[in-house]
Order: sequence, then C-alpha cells, then structure tokens
Amino acid sequence: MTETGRVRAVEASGLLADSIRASGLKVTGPRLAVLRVLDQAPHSTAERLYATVRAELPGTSLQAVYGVLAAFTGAGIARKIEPAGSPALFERRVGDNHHHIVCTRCSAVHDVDCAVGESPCLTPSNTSGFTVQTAEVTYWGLCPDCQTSTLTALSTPAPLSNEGAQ
Amino acid sequence: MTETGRVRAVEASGLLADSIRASGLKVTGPRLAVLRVLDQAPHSTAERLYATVRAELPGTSLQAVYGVLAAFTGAGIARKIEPAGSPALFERRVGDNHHHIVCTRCSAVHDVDCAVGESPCLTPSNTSGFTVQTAEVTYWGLCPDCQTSTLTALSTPAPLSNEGAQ
DNA sequence: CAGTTGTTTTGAATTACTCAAAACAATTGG
DNA sequence: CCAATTGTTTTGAGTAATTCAAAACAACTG
Repeated sequence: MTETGRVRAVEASGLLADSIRASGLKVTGPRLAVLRVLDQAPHSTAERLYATVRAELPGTSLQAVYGVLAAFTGAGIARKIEPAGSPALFERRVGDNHHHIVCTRCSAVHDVDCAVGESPCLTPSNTSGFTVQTAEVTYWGLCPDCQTSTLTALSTPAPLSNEGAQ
Repeated sequence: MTETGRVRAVEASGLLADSIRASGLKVTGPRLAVLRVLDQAPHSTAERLYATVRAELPGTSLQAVYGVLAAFTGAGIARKIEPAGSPALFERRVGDNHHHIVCTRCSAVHDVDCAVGESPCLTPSNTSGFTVQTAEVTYWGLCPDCQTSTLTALSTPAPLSNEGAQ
C-alpha cells in the first residue's frame, strides 16, 4: 500500500490543517501536502505541485492535485492566476488583490503590491457600461537574472517553461 | 477546386492588402479574409474567425487561421490577448497599449483606454529588480446585458463561451 | 513567365485540463 | 470507539485549444 491513506495524527493539528479546516474542508493527506508545497513554492503549476507532492506522498494522483486546487480556490484559501502563455499558477496569498510581474524570458513570477493604493488602476476611464468587480494587473519584463544573461547574449533559451519560476 | 487559391485582382489592392504588405507579409486569400473579419469582429477566437472566414473562403483550414494569426501578431498588425479561462482572442487595434474588460458571466470583451495616461498603472511599487516592459490590465465585471439579466435571475447560463463576445 | 521563397493544406501530436464512476477516508453522532 | 454519512481520491477516459511537420501550392522577384 502507498503512503496515501489516513492522515497522520501529527498532521491533523497544525497551522496548515487549521487553515484547511477553517475553510470548511476536510483535512486530508493530499491537501496538507499541496498546501505545504504551495507555501514553499508560490506560483507553482499543478504539474509542479504534483511532482513535489509525490515525493512526500507517492500515492497522490495529478487529478487529486487538480481537485485539491479547485477546492482551495473555491474555499478562498488559494488563488489561481493564469498569465498569458502559461499554465495556471497557484499561490496562498489571497485577500489582498496583489499583482504579478512575469519574466518574458524565463517566466519567473513575482508578487507586486498594488501600484497606487487601489483607486487609479481599479478605475478604468471608459467602462462601456460594465460594472467593474476587479482589476487584474500583469507586468511583463525581465527578471534580474535574465537582464544579465541577456547582455551576455550567448546563453540558453528557456521561454515559457515554469522552470525557475517562483 | 475550392475558393482557396490565387488572390483576386480586386483584392490585391486596398487597405487590408496594403496593411499586410506594409508589414512585410505576402498578401493571400486567407490573410485578407482573416484581417477583414478581425476588423468587423474584434476579440474573436481563432475558431470563430475560422468559422466566419470559411463562409467566404471555404477551402481555408483552421491551421491556416492559426498561421495567419501568428504571422499577424509577429508582424505587429494584430494583437493576441489571453484572458483567464478563455481561448486566445485577437484584435487589430495595436500600438496603443489599451486594456480590456471582460464580463464574468458571458465573457463579452470591450476595450478600455489606459486608466490614467500611462504612468501610474505602468509603475508597480516593488519590482523586485525586474525591468518592466509592459503592464497589462484586465478588468472583470458585468456587461450591461448581464447586469439586467442577473437581476431577473431566471435566465440562461453562458459562462466562458465566446458567444456574444465582441 | 519561370524561379524562389513563403504560405497553406493535410494529418497527427501535444499540453493542460475536465469529467465520471467506483474505492476509500474524514468527520458526526450514537 | 465504532458505524453511518458525506466528502475526497483514484482510476480511466475524454476534450479543447493549440502546435508541429511534410508536401502541395501560390505570391512576389527579376
């Protein structure tokens, strides 16, 4: 039998478990594992989370990871972001509507606090009659590493994989 | 033989043809057709463009449409946008970095001019060392139609299809 | 109008994700 | 602490959107 199964007593209590329980979800092995990894590696893809989770909980399936992520985002304890050209990324930081900056070369992602308090970037000029609920901002540019390695223009190509993303 | 083939003399000149030629691309039937449809229906998916293009140029393949769109975006005469949860959308309006507002209920898309000139929303507070090239803003909310039909809460569900998108 | 280059067709493959049924485990309450 | 209930995960399959590659073909060049 694999490591999938009953949640270890040690893990039934703790901050991660509390966070899951508090949102009205059952505490399970896959959920604890996904939440822990998400904490260590924000802006991870489902696939990447799966790879890491498997290391500590080998019986876990990819579909379970998708299920866990859907439950988490539905319950509001995780957030899904979908930058153009990238598979969906997930993060624990929720509630504040922060934004993201994505490296156009290596796809690394960092958080960016809302530029100007809240107002200007949340208030479009012409809404065409739309009721605005949220404003999502994605900055695109070069990360520090790629700035230097682009000058030294010999290096490796790494477009749009999630390698090195954080 | 299908309508695919040599570009009709009538169409070899004209604004659309000029725009294609000016960007260094050859003028072809599928390109003229895609560009014309894109003009009439901005924020269309490849699939939707394909459906419309086929009506006037039956031999056209879906892959050709993808190829045309890749050529156009590469040449800078079309822009690709990828709102979360939606297939890619295309538009002719390029050069100005305008933004978009997407209806969370019916996925209709409208253009939004940059909120505050250019500066505030292009200047994130903490760039983490990134060099910012562009800022992409997506507003989410309810379009006029969905505002009313949500009040009259009996109506049809239409989440995330491109129906009614403009 | 022939040659060259670039484009489109045809056919297949891939990525990221979703769906459904059955097996199974976490909570509830006896 | 055990049984019932409810919710979760596994297993297996399917789908949407997009990409890749080779061969056929058409647009521009001289």
